[in-house]
Amino acid sequence: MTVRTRFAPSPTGYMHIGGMRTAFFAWLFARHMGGKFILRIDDTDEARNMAEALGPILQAFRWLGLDWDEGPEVGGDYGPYYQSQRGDLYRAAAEKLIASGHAYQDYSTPEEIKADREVAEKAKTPYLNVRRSLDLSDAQKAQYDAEGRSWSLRFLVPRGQTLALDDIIRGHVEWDTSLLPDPVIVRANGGPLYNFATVVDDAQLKISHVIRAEEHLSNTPIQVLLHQALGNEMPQFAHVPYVAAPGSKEKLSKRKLGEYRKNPQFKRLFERGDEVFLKINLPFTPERSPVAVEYYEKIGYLPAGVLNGLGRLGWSLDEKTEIMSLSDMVQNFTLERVVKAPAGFDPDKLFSFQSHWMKELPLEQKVAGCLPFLTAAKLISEPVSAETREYVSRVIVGLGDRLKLFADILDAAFFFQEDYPVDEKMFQKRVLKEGMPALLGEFRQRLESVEPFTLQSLEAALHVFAEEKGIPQGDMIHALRLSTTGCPVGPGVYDCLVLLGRDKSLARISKSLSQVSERPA
RNA sequence: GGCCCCAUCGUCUAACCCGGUUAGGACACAGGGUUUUCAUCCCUGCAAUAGGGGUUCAAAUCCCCUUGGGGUCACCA
Repeated sequence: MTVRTRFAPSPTGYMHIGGMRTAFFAWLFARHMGGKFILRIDDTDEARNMAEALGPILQAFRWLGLDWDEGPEVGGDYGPYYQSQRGDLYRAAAEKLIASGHAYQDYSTPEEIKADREVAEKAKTPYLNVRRSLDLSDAQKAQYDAEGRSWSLRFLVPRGQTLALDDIIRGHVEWDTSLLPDPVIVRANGGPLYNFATVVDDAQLKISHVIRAEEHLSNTPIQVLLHQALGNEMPQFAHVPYVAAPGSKEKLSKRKLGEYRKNPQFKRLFERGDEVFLKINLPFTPERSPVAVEYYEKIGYLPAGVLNGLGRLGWSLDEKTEIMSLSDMVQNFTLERVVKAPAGFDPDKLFSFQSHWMKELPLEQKVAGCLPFLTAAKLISEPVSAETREYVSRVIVGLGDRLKLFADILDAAFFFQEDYPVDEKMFQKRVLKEGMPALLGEFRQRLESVEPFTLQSLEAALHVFAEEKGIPQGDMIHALRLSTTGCPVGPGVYDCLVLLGRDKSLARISKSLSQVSERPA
């Protein structure tokens, strides 16, 4: 049997991180089994602008490097891959169900249905359809049609059966079909409903494994019954638990962003995004929040980091493996090892995966990843010259493991412009302290003649100077750092000086010292 | 409320299916070392089987109940 899995997003304008995790599992399973992964667009609500609504979803897949074998843009043998274009298939299936007596036209009015529900509620019995339309004669139907009374198509659920399902993740699950109301499968306006369309599509697309979020588990008995009525080959089902908000068991939701900002685990992530978006002049929107995949791309996460984080959310390889590349996961992924319980999304752990993969990234790719942030923040100009690129590369080397996200390059603005932020408090403490301005001035003079202007000779010069003056080297180092970068943390101070070059270093020290008279310590 | 699902450190998880471990790893947190900053790196520590009943020589593991959490009950997907 050829494995064929699918992900069927509705075009909503953004890709939910939890949905991405589900899609990722379906993708991993297909790749692990050497099968196909299909993208089908569930766009039965056709009102919106498709390009705008679908764009971010496809972009999320592209960014993460999750390719699809059939679907939008790539086509395939079972298309079209948009539900809105598959009307004929649904009509044919509906006719088949009517002909075989598995579906019936229901002329009940909304008022009648509402009343039925109230009766069931009062009697404390489960609501089931009254099925009064079942007894209608052809003549009566004709009369209703003549009156212009509308009908919807309902699937006739066979009552009194125990329906069992062996879900690959959840195990054996059973339902009593006597408790299932007859679902509407085709609306009065002719449009198919999800439970019906998805069954028709999964069969026609020859989906072998339906891997989807667990909120669909309770839809599954209806879908199994529909498959049976249609005479389809039954796919295997695997219901993946949902992704919960950090530290909770509640489904992660775009509608709860306000709440998440206060969540201690989520807070840092939101704040980092706010800083970055401000610098690169990108507005924050719910579609670009930590609930959406796009957020991670926009603040400089690596696909490898996000994928590793998603992969370990509700799945594990063994008792110790945490770091996994995409190919490691493809090689080892099985649905049997997917955890049944919902998993809380953990931004800290995601960040630690990110740190790891950023460390592994070759320099050239770090440069390529940082450049767009520097240009967006107008720290360098476009087009990027070869020298600028070379300089950025040297800065990144200097930053070393401090660069965790591509956007972290923006914290090193002092390498790129003279108008950089200064930590005033630390500046006061380390530069404007007793005696330091004089020492700094004196050391500045030595800097003029240090040859060559390299890490080793600078270090040696400072060492000698501190020795002569009988002061701790640390004092000088701190003062030098603050007076040349404005920042108390960052790459080694000698690295900073070398990167800045002699002229800029001297100029910045002078500028810092000129403030001494304005603001006496 | 009916139906269905789920339950191990603060978090992600391993061990559960097929009973026997000082209940393991990672993140986070705390302390220490390296780096005269920060980050990295190394070491140490903290910390869990929801509760109650069975079955058994032996239960995180099998069974039942309770509690808690969640999903779903649309002419949404």
